[in-house]
Amino acid sequence: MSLKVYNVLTRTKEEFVPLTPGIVKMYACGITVSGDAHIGHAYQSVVFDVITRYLRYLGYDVKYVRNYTDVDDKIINNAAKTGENPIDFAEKYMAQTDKEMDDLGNAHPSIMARATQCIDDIINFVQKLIDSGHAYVSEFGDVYFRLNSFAEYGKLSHIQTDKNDTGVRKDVEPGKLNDLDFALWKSAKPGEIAWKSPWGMGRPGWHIECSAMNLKYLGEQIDIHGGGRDLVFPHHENEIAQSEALTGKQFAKYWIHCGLVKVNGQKMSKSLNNGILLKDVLAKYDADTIRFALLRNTYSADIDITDALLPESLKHVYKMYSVFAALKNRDFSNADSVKTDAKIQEIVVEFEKAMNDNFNTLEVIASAFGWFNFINSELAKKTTEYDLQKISAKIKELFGVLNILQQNPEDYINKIKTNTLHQNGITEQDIEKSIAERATAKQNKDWVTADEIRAKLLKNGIVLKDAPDGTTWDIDL
RNA sequence: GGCCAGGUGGCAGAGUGGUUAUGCAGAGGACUGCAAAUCCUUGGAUGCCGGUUCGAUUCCGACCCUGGCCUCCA
Repeated sequence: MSLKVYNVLTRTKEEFVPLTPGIVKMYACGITVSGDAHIGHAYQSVVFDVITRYLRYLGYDVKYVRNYTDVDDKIINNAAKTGENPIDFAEKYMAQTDKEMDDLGNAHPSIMARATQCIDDIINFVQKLIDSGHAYVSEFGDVYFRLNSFAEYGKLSHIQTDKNDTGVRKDVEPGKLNDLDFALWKSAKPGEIAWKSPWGMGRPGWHIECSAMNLKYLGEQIDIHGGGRDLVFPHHENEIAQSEALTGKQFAKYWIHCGLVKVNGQKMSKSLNNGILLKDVLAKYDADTIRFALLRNTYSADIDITDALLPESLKHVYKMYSVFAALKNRDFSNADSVKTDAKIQEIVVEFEKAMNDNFNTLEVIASAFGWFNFINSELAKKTTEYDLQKISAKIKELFGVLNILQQNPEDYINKIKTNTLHQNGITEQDIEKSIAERATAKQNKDWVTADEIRAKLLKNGIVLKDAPDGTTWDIDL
């Protein structure tokens, strides 16, 4: 059973074989910090976080590089609006985004690269492309990639340069020899942030930084290059052109792209301005819930963030933690270890089968519903032959790859309960008092009063559970 | 116009050349004073037309429809 990944370059699912046995070099395009991170950034970052974690689970030594684009037109424009220095502006959003990525439960990449920290590498890269005839300096001090110098252009996106409107027109970027050529280096307008280069003061074009950072941190060839699907053209196509023109070698072996985010069925984009900000989601939901929502989807498919998605996810996560918590008070010392181990083995096989199939986290979660159903059905019996504690420990371990369910169950449940009580404006004391009143009513077989009390609590989001040994309460999610 | 994805049960959404997706919702049952939770059981689907095949939702072709990219975007 081996890992298979869908390679966008070949449009097929291929067996994953890294360039160097045991080692994986992966690069995923990060964020242009021109403002708040949105849920699409969260989706992409979680997808590649989980890919990294699973590759490590399989025993690979993974070097994962992500980047921040911390200088570009939009950053300069947005900073100018508030009168901020673009460097400070970018710094502020990088710090904020770092924090949000932590809060989301993403592990830190091996290296967080930044465009402005690689200016020398970028200049070197561009100079080499000029020297080899793949790039040229315009009369205005801009440097462009000579697209027709790279015969394989379009092999990733299947774009046909003679049939598509590719590139920015010459009247928008004067000095270009061909509409298709794209900027490697942009000359600075007066007063604009700029670095010294052989072609005058300026700054890097968007695409070149990723090629330069890859070369700097990972080398000429990498195993996996990823990003959102919207980057396939032109960004990744241009990266291939730059990098392969420079080295003459295949740049990335596997190209992995995650789908895009839709909001209630509509495409989310900067131009439509219907973005859901990550900070707003984090203010309302915990990392487990958000990750569950994002990973209960095929990563390569678009994900629709409907109004129901996160509330539903919270419900599932809360229930799973509740099952874990319910095991604490049970004794499994008489369990059959052979049966228990067989069940654990079955679960591991299901997990790896799903993940090996192109990181199918959706199937992992579908399987997990079965695992929890199994635990519940055993719990419903008077006695069980399975050590459910041991089984749940394995489930928790496997969910570590998704970085979900890793908290102490009681802590998680209490946190959600506290938040919900606070939101609903009711205290634990109120609830206990109502339960006591209802107990009296129940003793007197005054069902009308008992039911009234229960209905009133339900209105406040509290559900009661009568058991032989008394009544308990829970939040009604 | 070019490139690419997809059309599945009430809704969302997978895999699969012949056998269960899964979740939510629904129905019946156990439990309960009645409920809730949980458990057990259960109904219901593969856009349209051809073809390949013993057999197709799954492969091939045509058609209809939806969405994305081709301009900054994860």
